[in-house]
Amino acid sequence: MALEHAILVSLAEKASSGYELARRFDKSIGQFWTATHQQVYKVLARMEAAGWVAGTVVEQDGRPDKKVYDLTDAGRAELAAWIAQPAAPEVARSELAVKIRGASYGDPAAVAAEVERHRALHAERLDAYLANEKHEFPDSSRLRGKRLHQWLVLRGGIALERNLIDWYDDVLAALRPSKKGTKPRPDKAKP
Amino acid sequence: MALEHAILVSLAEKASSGYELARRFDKSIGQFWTATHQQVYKVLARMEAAGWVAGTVVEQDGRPDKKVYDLTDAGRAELAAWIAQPAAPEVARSELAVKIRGASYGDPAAVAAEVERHRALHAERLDAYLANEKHEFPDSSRLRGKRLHQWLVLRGGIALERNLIDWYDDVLAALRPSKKGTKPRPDKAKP
DNA sequence: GGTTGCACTGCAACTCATTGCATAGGTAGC
DNA sequence: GCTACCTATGCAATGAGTTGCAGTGCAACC
Repeated sequence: MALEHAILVSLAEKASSGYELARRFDKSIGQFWTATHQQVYKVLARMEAAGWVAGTVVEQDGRPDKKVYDLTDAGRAELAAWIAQPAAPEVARSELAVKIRGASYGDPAAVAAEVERHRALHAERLDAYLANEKHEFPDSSRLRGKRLHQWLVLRGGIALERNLIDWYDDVLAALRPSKKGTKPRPDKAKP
Repeated sequence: MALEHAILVSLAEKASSGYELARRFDKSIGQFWTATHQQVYKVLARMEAAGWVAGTVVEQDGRPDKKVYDLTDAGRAELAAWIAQPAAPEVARSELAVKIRGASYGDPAAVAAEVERHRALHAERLDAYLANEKHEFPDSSRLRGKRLHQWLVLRGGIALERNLIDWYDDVLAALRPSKKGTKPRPDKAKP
């Protein structure tokens, strides 16, 4: 019920083509909302029909034409109205968590390996977020308005990844057949 | 792609009716996978057709009959096979985060109020989890097998809620027009 | 000259999930 | 007797999202 609105936010920040939006959803906004390009195109068409956005075909040099969408006044009004409405509670969905819970009905070692794989994945994502923060928000204490809000969400993503990684470490420590005297978990030194 | 398998795990722990499963999904498993009763009934029917589960009608005293499902050997095999497969990466989806990011295009004060509401909601959920842990896993250091895995997932839920609450607090501190000298996280004394 | 890969748009078919409604018996309060 | 709520199951319609395919055009590599 909210891809429309995620797109509205993204377009409010910068007018873009469907393709650019889809790429953007792999990064910034994508932390807390994802979409494939097919989904984006479909929704954009619906939004244009509803008059929330207006598309203009832009010819490019050495590349296919693109259709750049921008917010209309109706779109801006819709966005403001949506923001004022109560938000749906978070819905966590973790296939891996279900597998951990059911590990005894399968191969616990395989589950552990899978946890490790996900840990690496999220460590990578965390690094990307941190690099992004350093690059985009070097002086975070002075942020205000739009930029502050963007940074806050990025901070949320960073916290989320860190939390996940810590949990994975706990799970691994518990799942691995630990010998006696083994430390529960080495230190997690991350600035 | 995995409600089937979440149900398999749940049934492996305890044979249940659709209704009981749906209720269970509000609690334990529901931390990382949710489903409405309609969804559960539909999927159960499909699973029975596939031979993964077998249902038996049980007459009850003073209550409607219920149909209790249990795993078949095929279901157990399917579950083990699924657990061995790589899990899809987590997909975070937070409407509230999108609203925070777009706060400047609407009413930031309304967004702050919404964040506060969600904070209370998650604080409540955290309390429920902690109570559940105390009650169900009083001696967590000795857990093994099934029980250990259940506990690990519960710990994940607890960590997730805590992390979320902390983030909400940060967001509130930043969103509220804080006067100089105000402590980062004051208690709520704002209309 | 052929392949690979990226930028760009989109349709079609499908699955997954939600919302709303229907039914039916039991318990409990007023 | 009426109302309201709980257990219990399910259908129908709709919406949200994924997967697979299809096509154009340009650039670079070998």
